[in-house]
Amino acid sequence: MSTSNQKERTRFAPSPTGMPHIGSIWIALLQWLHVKSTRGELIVRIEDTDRNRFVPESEKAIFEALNWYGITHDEGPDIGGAFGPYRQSERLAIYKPYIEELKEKGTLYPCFCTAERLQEMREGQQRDKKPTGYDRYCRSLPLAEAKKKMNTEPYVLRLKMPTEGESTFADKIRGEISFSNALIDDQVLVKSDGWPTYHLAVVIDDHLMEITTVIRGEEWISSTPKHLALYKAFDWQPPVFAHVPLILGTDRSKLSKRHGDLSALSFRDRGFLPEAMINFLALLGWHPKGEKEMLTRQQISEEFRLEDVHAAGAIFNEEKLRWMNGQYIKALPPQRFIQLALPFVLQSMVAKGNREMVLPVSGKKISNGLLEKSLLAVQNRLQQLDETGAAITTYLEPKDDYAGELLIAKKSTAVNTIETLKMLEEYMQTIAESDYTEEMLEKILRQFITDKKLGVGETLWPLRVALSGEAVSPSPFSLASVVGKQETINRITLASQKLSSQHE
RNA sequence: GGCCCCAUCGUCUAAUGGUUAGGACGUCAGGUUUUCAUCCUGGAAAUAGGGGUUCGAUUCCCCUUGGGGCUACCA
Repeated sequence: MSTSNQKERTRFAPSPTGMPHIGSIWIALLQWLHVKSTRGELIVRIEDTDRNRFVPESEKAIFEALNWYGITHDEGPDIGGAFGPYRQSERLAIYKPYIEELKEKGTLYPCFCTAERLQEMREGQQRDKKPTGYDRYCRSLPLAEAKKKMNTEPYVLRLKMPTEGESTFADKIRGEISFSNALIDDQVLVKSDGWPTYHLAVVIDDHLMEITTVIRGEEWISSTPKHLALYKAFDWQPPVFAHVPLILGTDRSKLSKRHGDLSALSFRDRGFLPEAMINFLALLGWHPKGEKEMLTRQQISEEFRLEDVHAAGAIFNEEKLRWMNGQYIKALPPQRFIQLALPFVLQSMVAKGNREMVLPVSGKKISNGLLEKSLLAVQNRLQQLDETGAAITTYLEPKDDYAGELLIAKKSTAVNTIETLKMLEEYMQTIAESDYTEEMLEKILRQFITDKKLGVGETLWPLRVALSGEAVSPSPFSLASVVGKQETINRITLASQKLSSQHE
């Protein structure tokens, strides 16, 4: 298969029927990558011919999602272009003459069958285990009779599919695919309200917008012969088709509501980074040459080839995405991390009813310094940004309602622990304020332990519990460096008193 | 039911006639760490089954099985 260096035009054609889905974004990404690799153009076209399913806010959400994921386009309803309008609902006047052309060519025929008759027909076909599809009842109606009825009865316009031969096309991803024409339905192309269906609009638009490659989900494979019949009827050159697989849920079925919230924007709201999303999504159904998987969007687009995309559907596995997101969070420059994480912290506080940004127990206002230090301390512990709020609580306001016994390290005693805490309390006083960094504290305290011939665990465990109040927490060095000298000493004093009062 | 697509570790995938079938996530076991997380090392883990073609099949062909999609005046 030849890889052309010719500029490609492809389109992202979502229907505004709800919140954009991660599966749609995946396809948009493939389209974007393909266009980038050929220095071509990506067109966004809104496919809104079905007025019944139209959801007004969804178009806005589509662009919001594309923007967040950094999938840029060259033409669309938001930015215009030479081939507009880019909403099918605004193109009715454009479709009209083409519908007339097809009528004249005899490619269309009116059908007066009622919904009831069609339903009965289908049930009968199912019952007799015959192929389902329109039985072409109206196709053989005499022309005169049809014309007369068109004035008095509602009707649709159907495609007069050839009843013999094969429809074959070379799919860019799957190779040759062919269908027996006789089995293909006489698709409705114009609804009784005069609007074209998707099948007609898509062919006219792709032709008029000079689309060179149609990249779409594999659910469209079986309607491709209908589209091909239309290209032939118009005597137009069809585009190249590339049917990409569906992204699957954990049960291997098409992604849907029951697989959880997989709307494109929900990943933003849960604290995934767009760069991690793009990296992860690109690895679904495509693979770089080497073994390196952590790749920038730039690196991916340089290596990407449409024909290398898999034919098999991939399961969307969030575990790996979370891991990858964690890697990207870790790699963030500190100030950038703070900037990104802060909104999530505020959000989680507000969610808990804490609008004043104060510490819940003491009621003290959280200082910016403490907040920033805490954030940086947890940066490499996170897989999603929305975990930040929970992760920093130990730093912001350690628990003091813990049981004194928790301070006692394994194989140690209350008496020893009290003694250790007292030594620590005294020693921490001597450490300069400027040495209260994680690295320095670790160095200094380890030296202290060695010098005093103390046990590492017997010293660090009670220190850590004193600073966190919890059995599981970040290291004492991290904790002490964030809360600072005075608070560290206070916590040790409190711990020592707590244990002493219980063991007098 | 009919038509079409698909098939390598649990998951994402590499290897397109000759490899001890490789990597990543996850998992398990060690190590680092007082704990958790991180990090490091190691292990277990796959060519769905059956026929061909071939000196030789993960790789090419056929059948079976399994999974998926479509089967609307939705896209």
